[in-house]
Amino acid sequence: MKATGYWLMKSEPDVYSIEALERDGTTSWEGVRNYQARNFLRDDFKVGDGVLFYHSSCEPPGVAGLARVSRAGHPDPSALDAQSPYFDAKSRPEAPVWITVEVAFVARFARLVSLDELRGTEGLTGLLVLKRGMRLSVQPVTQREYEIVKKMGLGTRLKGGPPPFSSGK
DNA sequence: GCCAACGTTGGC
DNA sequence: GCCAACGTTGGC
Repeated sequence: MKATGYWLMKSEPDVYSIEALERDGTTSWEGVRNYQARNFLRDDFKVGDGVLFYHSSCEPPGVAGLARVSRAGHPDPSALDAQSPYFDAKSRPEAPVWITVEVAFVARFARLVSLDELRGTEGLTGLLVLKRGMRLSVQPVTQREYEIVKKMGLGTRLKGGPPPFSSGK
């Protein structure tokens, strides 16, 4: 898998949702404890990269909005915090194992672009999230895939409703 | 709640 | 270094 400047990031909405990100503006994406995902965060995430914010373990799962990377990879403090559920004794201040990035809110989709919908869309068949057994919580997507999903999510505005896209900047 | 798929751990 | 056991993820 190769870095593309565009990502899909999974979050359980019960834990942290796109609504929470809209409220907070930015968030530190802590708690990733998978080496492959860690390597992406550490090596490939760049400020400005586009993020599809994916809601997992919910009904229905799907892309709920957009974010962008606002701070590149740096040591994940939650790994060093004995009180944190993400604490990991392997990680030490002088030799941090886990990495976090900061992401900023960009847009909340007016309607979730569901996993079913992704699956049925031409041009998205290569999405890793559609692959069986793919559990990576941080996945590269292509620019083209990002744009397709973005269009689907932002194009669902109800007539007369408020614009779903409030650009962060 | 089930369970397939996957990653990690630890005995050997 | 192998691999069985175990824990987790996440759609269904």
